Amino acid sequence: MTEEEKKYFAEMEERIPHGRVRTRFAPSPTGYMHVGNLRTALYTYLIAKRAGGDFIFRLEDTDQSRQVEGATEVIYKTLKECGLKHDEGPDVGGPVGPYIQTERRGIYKKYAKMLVEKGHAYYCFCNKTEEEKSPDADEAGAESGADDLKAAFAKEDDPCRSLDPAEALRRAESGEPYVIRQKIPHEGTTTFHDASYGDITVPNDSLDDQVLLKRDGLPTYNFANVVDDHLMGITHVVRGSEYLASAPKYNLLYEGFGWEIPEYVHCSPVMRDQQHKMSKRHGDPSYEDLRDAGYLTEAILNYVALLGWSPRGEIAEREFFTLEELTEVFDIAGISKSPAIFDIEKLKYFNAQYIRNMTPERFAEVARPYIRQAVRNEGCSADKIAALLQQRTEVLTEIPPKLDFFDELPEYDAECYTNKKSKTNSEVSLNVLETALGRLEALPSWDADSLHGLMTGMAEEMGVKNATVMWPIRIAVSGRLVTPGGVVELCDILGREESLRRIRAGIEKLSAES
RNA sequence: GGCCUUGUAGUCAAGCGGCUAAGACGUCGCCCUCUCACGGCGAAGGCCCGGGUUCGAUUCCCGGCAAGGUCACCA
Repeated sequence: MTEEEKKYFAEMEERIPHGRVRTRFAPSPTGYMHVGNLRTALYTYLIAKRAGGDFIFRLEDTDQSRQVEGATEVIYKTLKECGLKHDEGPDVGGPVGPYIQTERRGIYKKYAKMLVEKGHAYYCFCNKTEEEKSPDADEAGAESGADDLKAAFAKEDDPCRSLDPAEALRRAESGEPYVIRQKIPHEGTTTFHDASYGDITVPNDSLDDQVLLKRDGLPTYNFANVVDDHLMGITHVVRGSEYLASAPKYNLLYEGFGWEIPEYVHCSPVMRDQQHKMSKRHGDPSYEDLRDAGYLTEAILNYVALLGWSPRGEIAEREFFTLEELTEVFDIAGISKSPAIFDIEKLKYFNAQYIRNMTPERFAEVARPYIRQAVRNEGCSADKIAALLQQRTEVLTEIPPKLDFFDELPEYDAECYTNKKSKTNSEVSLNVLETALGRLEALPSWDADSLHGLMTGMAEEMGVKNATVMWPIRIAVSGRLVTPGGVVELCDILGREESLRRIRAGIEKLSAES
């Protein structure tokens, strides 16, 4: 190692913050923030914030072939909307930047070489790109398949592993293409610790000499992770359980470098069903999809938090938490080891709860665009409609279909006037509508209270239950069996003129009937 | 196939050697009620299987079984 290199490494070490919890969310820019990603980001954020630490954003873009246009924007937008504010990252800077891996290219190469010098990695000149593709099990037959598989995974020693180091170095420096591989011991076992899975031990001979530095000079995911996490002072590595299998190799890397091993926190996957993870491929919703489908950010976050984590102790039964509250109660011990199936029905429940707990003003605000999608007539008060809707809405997008009778009276069947529970039929309904029409025309003030008084008074006079009066009028005024809100509200919103017009139409329909 | 992990009702889940095995969603029933919804009350439904250890196992151990992950110059 040259003096210059020593100085470089020392400087890198000096930048590392110590003495505080630091976590990082490190997505690759594939342009899709699925629910599992969001949950990982949330937990990562919470672990840092619970401890008063730093939440760092790092972009893992070392795969030049998988860049997706606009992908990082989607991620930034999601994090921002959810309130998962990062303390350091490509956009806000920080003490251990750059925070984009392709901008750290030179760093990895230096560290990879350091590892070679330390004897934990080696240059490999094999041209294996083609043969080394992962074997496809699906093309193998049932019988011979097992043998093929066995052969495909058979472990052979890489000839370059035993090359003379000086010779290998000379070849590499002469410009011959190479990759750098990790030198895994053949003997023994490696144990690593995970905060939720505990200690996991694997035999070293089940580990392969993975590539650390690719032919193009960029690091592989696994290597970049270790180097960056160390150089950025990450104390808790939170990630999906699909990386569990590579954790032993990480430990060997940390040990090879002589670095302190961070706390691992692996999270089980969010599933679509018993055997499939949520995925873009299968059309499972991303955070944005859910938003567009009418779910509130707070509800999504709350639900997702509980998918794989649950509060313990006195708050074990509690299930409603704001982000703020989560940062106070979140603990790693509550993270579940088994996969959780995403249940849209339960999300719906959370969404409904959040909607009901909004102030009427706030709900009117978020509901207005959806209301106006269906109700163009400005004469119908969006606020009044919102008031009817708040207790009847689980998801925002279900609002417009409920309102389709406001602008125009739909076609409906005279059968609708017959309802057993309300004790109505065509005859009774016609009588009610005719009586009501006259009285409503004479009603001095057209408001909910007056309307209610008029109708209940009518029922009393006629010696029938309220429903007998209200059912027919509601049908006449809406043309629908099911409406959000009762007649009184509907008439109030529709206004005198329109309500009376519709009642007259109802009378006409029933008269034609008999 | 090797290695690793997981396994409490349809779903999310408490539980951490002794309980009638919490709670929530969903489902069903009843009440409230001008329809629907909200709200209230109630019901059905579970420890993957087989051995151990123990006075006693959902809980500890072993073995099955099932599911998932991983074995890329992708992340």
